[in-house]
Amino acid sequence: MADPLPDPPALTQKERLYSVAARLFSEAGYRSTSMRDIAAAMGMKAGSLYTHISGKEEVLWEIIGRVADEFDAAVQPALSAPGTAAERLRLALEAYVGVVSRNLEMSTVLFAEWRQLPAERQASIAARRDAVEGVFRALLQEGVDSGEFAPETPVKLTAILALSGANWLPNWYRTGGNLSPQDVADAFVALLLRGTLPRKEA
Amino acid sequence: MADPLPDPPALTQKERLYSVAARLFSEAGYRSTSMRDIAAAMGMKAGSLYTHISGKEEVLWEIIGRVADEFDAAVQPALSAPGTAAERLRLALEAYVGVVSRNLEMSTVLFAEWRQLPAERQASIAARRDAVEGVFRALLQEGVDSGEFAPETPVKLTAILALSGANWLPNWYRTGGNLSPQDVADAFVALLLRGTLPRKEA
DNA sequence: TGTCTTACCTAATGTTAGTTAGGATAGATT
DNA sequence: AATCTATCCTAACTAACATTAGGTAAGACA
Repeated sequence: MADPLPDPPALTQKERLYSVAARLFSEAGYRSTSMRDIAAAMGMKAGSLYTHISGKEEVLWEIIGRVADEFDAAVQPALSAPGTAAERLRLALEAYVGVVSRNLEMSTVLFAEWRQLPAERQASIAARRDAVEGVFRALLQEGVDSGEFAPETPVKLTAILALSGANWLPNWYRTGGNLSPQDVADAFVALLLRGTLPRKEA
Repeated sequence: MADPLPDPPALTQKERLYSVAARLFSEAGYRSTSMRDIAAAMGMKAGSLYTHISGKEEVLWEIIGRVADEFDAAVQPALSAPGTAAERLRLALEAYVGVVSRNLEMSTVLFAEWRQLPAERQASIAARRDAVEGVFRALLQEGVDSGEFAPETPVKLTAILALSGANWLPNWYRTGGNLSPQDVADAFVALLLRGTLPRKEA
C-alpha cells in the first residue's frame, strides 16, 4: 500500500487545465466548448485530459465551486467588521466587486453556466449565493433599524441592485481600462447611498 | 407564377415554435436544447420543424432579434418626452423593465445566448444594446448639465448600474409574485436618484 | 538494473446532434 | 374529381461529442 496522502505533488497541469477551461467556457460557453478544444489549447489530445480529471462536469464544478467560495468568503467579514452600516456595506461591495474583477472569466462561467450542473451542485451554489445576498440584506437592515438609512429603504431590492451591478460586471468590465475595481465599487456605493440628486449638504 | 406576397397566411405554428423554443432555451440553454427537444414540446418529430424554419440558428436569431428590437423601441420615446431628466429617466427605466418582465424568457435568451450568434448578428445586437445605453447616458448627462443631477454624477456608471439592475431581473424576478414590474422600476429609480441615506427634506 | 508512476499518445466506442430526402394525409382550390 | 399546398411522418446521413482501452516513453526510486 502506498502512503495515504503522500504530499500533494504540485498539481500545476491540473490547475492549468482549469484555467484554460475557464477561459474557453467564458468565451464560447460550456456546451459549445469541447474537450478537444480544451486539449488543443493545452497542446495535447482530448483523451489525455482524463489523466488529470474525471470528466467535463468536474471541470465546470471546480471552476464554479471555487469562485462561489471566494464570493462567500470575501463578503462575510463585513458582517462583523466595525463601523457604520454604510462603511460595512462599502466594505462588502468592494470585496465582492474585487472578486469579480480579479476572476472575470470564472465569474462569467459561474453566472452563465451554473444551471448546467446537476441538481445538488446547483443547490450548493444557490446556497452560497443566498448567503451573500443575506449579508447585503443584513447590513442594509441594520442601517435602516439604526436610522442611518431612510426607513422607506427597500432592503431586498437595494441588495439586489447592488449585486446586479456587480454580477453584470463581466459583461462590460475589462481589466486594464481606465476604471479600477475600486472606482466601480465606489461609484456603485455612492449611488446606492446618495443617488444622483444634489444635496443641500455636500 | 404565384402572386408575390399573397397575404401572410397567419403563421401561428411558426410563432408557437419560437415561443416553445424561447422557453426551452431559457431553461436549459441554447446548446443544451436539441431540435428533438423542441419538437417533442410541440408534439411532433424533429424533422417536421424544418417545414417552418430553416435551421436552429434562425430560431435563436428570431427570438433574440425581436426582444432586442423591443428594448430599443421601448426606450427611445423617453429621449423626446417632456418633463425633467429624472422623469424621463424613470420613463425609460420603467419601459425597459416592462419589456424584461413581459418577456422574461426571451430576455434570458438574449442576455445568455447572444454570443452564440454569428459575428454580424452579434454586431447587430450590440448596436441596439449600445443605443439603449446611449439613451440612458444622454438622459443622465442632460440632468447633470441642467443642474438637476449632482455634477459629480458618474454618468456612464449610473447608466450601467440602472441597466444591470434591469438585465439581472430574469435571474430572480417571477411574475405573479408580490412585486410588480412597476414596483421594481420605481424602487430602482428611487435608489438611483436619492439613494438610501435619509434627506433633510422628505 | 528493474520497477513504478506520470503523462502523454492512438484508436476506437457508443451516443447524440442538426439536417435532409422522400413519402403520406388532409383540407382547400379549381 | 383532380390538383395543390401545408403539415406532418419515417428513416437515414454525416459530423461531432465525451469517454475509454491499451500502449509508450521518460524520469523517480528501489
